[in-house]
Amino acid sequence: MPELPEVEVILQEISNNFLGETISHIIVRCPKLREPISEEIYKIKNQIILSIKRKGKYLIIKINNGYILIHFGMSGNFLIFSKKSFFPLKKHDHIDFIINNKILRYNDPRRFGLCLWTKNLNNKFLNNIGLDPFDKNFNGNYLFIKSRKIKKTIKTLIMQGRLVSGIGNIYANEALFASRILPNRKAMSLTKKESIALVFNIKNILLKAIKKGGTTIRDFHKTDGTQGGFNNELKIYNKFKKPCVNCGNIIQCIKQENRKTYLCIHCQK
DNA sequence: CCTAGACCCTGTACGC
DNA sequence: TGCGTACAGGGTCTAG
Repeated sequence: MPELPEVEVILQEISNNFLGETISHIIVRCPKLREPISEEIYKIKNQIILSIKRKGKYLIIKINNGYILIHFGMSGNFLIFSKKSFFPLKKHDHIDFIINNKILRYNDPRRFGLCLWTKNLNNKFLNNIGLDPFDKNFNGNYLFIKSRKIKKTIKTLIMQGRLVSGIGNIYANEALFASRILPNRKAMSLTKKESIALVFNIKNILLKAIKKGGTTIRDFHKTDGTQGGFNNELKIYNKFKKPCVNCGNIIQCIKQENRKTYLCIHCQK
């Protein structure tokens, strides 16, 4: 569920609720995430939340003695609720952070997420990831220069390359469609003009999605909670066999890196 | 080095 | 109703 925009919304919600507060306790019910949660996590007890930032889809929570690093994987989710309210445990409620009079609860069915304490940000998770898409240094010129010798496809590059972090399958599809670039083009084949357009559309689409609001935290009042605010804005993702919004031709679907890629061979070149 | 593919895990949707 | 299969918003590791 959490795309970069939802992680951004989660960041804002956590900031509003917990900035400056002390983490009094943490309960780990299931430590088996992408990396097993180690005993080190208990170092966050009695620490104050000083700042919260995001890099790609990673959440970086600064506390007195280091950082808490959070990633939501495919299915991770945070809920915030008052300690006084009755909130029964659900399946896959792996972690509770008890902060002041509230509980921040981490739920993750597929357990591809991540939660760890780290002394500094010099670790294998953050060291090799690219610029955040909103970083000023992520511009058309940067993408053009950096992609000159890259033989993999442009979609693969923006999704998992080391150049830029946090662009998921949905937004990779959407940004390439908006830029009229075929996702299976070799990265090195992009012109400078196309690179500029692609970077513009990545930033633009992510920004729009953030404004629409992720639903991960806010939805905990609702019962369904599956519809993301941006779902209605999607132009090509999940539109297999449907007419292209620009030209009416049928959207095709291929597989790249085991992920679905949607394309309009008429609009995208 | 680079790239494609397998893999981690559970829930859901769909065909038979 | 029940069972088997494919697939899902991510990232990492490894084989070639």
